[in-house]
Amino acid sequence: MRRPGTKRTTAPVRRRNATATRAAILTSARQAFARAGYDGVGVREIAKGAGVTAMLVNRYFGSKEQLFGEVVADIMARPIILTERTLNSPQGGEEMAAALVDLTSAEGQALDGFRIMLHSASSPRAAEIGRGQIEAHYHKMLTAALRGDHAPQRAALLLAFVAGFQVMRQMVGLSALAECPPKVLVEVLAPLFQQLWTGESRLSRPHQRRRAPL
Amino acid sequence: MRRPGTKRTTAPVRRRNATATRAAILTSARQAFARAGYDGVGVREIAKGAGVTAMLVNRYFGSKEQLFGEVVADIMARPIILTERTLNSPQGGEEMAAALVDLTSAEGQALDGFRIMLHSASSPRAAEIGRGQIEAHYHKMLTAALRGDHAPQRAALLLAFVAGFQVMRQMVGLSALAECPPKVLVEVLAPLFQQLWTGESRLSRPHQRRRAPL
DNA sequence: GGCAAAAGTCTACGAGTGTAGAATTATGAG
DNA sequence: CTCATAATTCTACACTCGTAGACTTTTGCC
Repeated sequence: MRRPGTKRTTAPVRRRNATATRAAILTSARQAFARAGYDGVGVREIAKGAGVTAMLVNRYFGSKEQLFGEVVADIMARPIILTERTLNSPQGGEEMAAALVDLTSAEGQALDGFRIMLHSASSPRAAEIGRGQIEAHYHKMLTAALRGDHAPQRAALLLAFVAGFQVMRQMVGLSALAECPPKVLVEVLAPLFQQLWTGESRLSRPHQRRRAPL
Repeated sequence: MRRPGTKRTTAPVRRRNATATRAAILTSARQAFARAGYDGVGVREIAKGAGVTAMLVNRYFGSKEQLFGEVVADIMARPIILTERTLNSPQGGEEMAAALVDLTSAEGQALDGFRIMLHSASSPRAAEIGRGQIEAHYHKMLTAALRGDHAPQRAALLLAFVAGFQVMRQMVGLSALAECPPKVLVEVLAPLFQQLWTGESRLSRPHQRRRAPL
């Protein structure tokens, strides 16, 4: 079925290559999980996307669950919104908001990490894997970067807002968010994120906030 | 197997009653969908929760999808967080925050509506049903209640934050949110919600915000 | 008490799932 | 060219899913 044609150029079909095949499966799995979640996609479909048969998936990754774990770990390993620069910036909140709006405007796979998580939250096992990764990467980094009271809670709320925004804009597709010019969204979101970032809330009535003795 | 015993007192097992059985199935389905999402639960499981067999579910509701539609419509018909009082209050944002924290602290079925939506977002069909209900009920009401610029966007963001908070606290189970005293969460959340509610952002640098003429 | 109709259950089917083990094919070294 | 071996596929199994049709049990009415 596959005729030789050109002999040494980059082959149109992948020649037998374990690492390349593994990578292809991983990519296909990431896209598939992002689209339909852990339960919504079958191993055969993932394999088809990588140009192999279903059994090879299990041969390389052991099981569907382990494959999912590798996909999540792989995608969360490289920070997207939380870059080194943002984490050390005093305006980190505003930068987060801008990046979030930007990344949810395009159709790229940039935020696949959260999307996979959200789409797979129905599977208890997948949710557990996701929580571990989120706490280990995003939440830990964010908490360390924040100053002031309740840093862990504020970090978690920042992540929650990222998730909620993505849910409503990309998954549910609320028209007020999906069909809104990015500029407006940033304008509204930035002060909120920045407020969580700095921990200052000069708005409502004064609380009895006891500052840490330090 | 069931001996008569007392003859006319309220029977321990439900006697044959179509409306009661229908209601029982609906309740069981709501709980099941909230726990595991549309794909995560089977008709047999829902039926078991109602004390009937799987076939009766389809007999009453036609199909699993129609059952899901009825559950979502039923649960979104009655407002939970967005009560009449909150919608007309100047401190609506703070009240929303308090109600949200309160409702995600208990294990009640109060916020099942959103939970079902979030857990079922992986099924395209279920997500579509959910979007329609959210836009028709929550978003419409909220937008009408808000004053100031970008009311639809702010309403959508309020909903997004509710969803994100619930995702991270109940589904992912981020420990910083799940194991945090409610008082602290309200303290941090209230100013944010209130800021979205009023549309004023006194924090960051002054924008060129043009107010509506009026 | 008898009986039609409602209420509910039993059995089964076809499709889809994840995955284990055997069989097959291409690859690279001698 | 030869051939061991890694890379890949084929076949099959046990399971769950949603649901259709036939069957059995209870209920209210005369």
